[in-house]
Amino acid sequence: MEMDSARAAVLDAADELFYARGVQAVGMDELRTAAGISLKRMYALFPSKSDIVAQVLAGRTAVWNERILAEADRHDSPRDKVLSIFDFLDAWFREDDFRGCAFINSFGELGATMPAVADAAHQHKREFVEYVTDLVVEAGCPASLGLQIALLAEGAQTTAAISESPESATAARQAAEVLLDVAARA
Amino acid sequence: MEMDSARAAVLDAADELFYARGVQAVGMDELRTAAGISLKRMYALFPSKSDIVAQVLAGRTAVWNERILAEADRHDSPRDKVLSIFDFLDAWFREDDFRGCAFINSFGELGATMPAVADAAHQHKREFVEYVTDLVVEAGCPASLGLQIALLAEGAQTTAAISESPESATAARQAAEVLLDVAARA
DNA sequence: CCTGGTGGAGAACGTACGTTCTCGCACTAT
DNA sequence: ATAGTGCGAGAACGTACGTTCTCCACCAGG
Repeated sequence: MEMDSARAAVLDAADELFYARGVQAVGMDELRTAAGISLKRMYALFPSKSDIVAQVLAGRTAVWNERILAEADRHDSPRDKVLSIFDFLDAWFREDDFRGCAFINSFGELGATMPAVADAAHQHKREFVEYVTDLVVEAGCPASLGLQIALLAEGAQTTAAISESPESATAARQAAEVLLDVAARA
Repeated sequence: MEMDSARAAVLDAADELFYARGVQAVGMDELRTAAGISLKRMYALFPSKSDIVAQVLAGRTAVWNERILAEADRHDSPRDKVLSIFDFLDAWFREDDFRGCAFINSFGELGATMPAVADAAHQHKREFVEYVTDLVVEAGCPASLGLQIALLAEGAQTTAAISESPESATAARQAAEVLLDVAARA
């Protein structure tokens, strides 16, 4: 196994295990077993566990962005692109291993202890608000609607995770439709 | 120190420390120091750390409910009672030690490992949705609006925590006003 | 004064973690 | 064939945790 695929194996395993059970609940030994490489190799690839956490979160942002953009690409109007966020959320919430937003989870667990985690969450959420804001402005709505719709998306994620039900996605979508309609009419 | 005040001292210290830094980041030794009692006494009062966690979360629900109801009591119409939720959130977000919703944080950290934590979060959030739903129905709106407004409140909490800014409270309030207006008009 | 027991301080224990080290095997180059 | 090198497996190390145990100071009742 050459270097790149070993890195990917570690990051994939870490993403899955950390997301499913929390970072502190997964030891480096379990991680190396899941990744199928030796501890020595793992420490040659990553200086410490916190580096792995940071890179896992970076990967999560990338995947999130890809999925959001892929869903948006299926529509033309900025309004539909905004609403497609909730289609993506609906599909995500229905995945078997869904357990909420990894950034929110890691922030709660490690935000106070690992500044890198707090920063990653901070930046991820800021980028998302900016993305939504750009779209609603394109749709002819005031910029302040961007944050409001982002709040719906955030609330849907935590609620879907804790209540273990995907219904919050459609509720959030309906609310967003109303907000967009009212804002566009003004 | 008699029994009740010792219990309270432990729970107060645990609430503050767990909330500020996460449960796993606080050891029993640090907790007993903060509570000012001996380890032996602490284990006489609580059989294990997870019991303390459970009771801390129970206390959080009680305080949350009190504060929500106290704010609602300052208004007469169900519509204003709903909106007063966001006044409470605004005040809470501005507190120095605000670090998000303790249930969301604990769920991310321990929900997969400690079923009691997942259950506490589940029940707390369900009660809140029911509370909001009852109010919006009283205000003459469809019950489905309850979840939508609850999502705004949830999103505001995580966003305020991660972005370290209280502005999401007023954004959520404005969105809730629009949703209430539209639903009441129909 | 003695005696028995209550409770505080913190040592001790077992475990588990993150990280490093050792050992030995396989493979390459000459 | 052999010396050297790289790497996997996992033992080892230091630390920190949750929990239990030991010891002793203190105090009530006789």
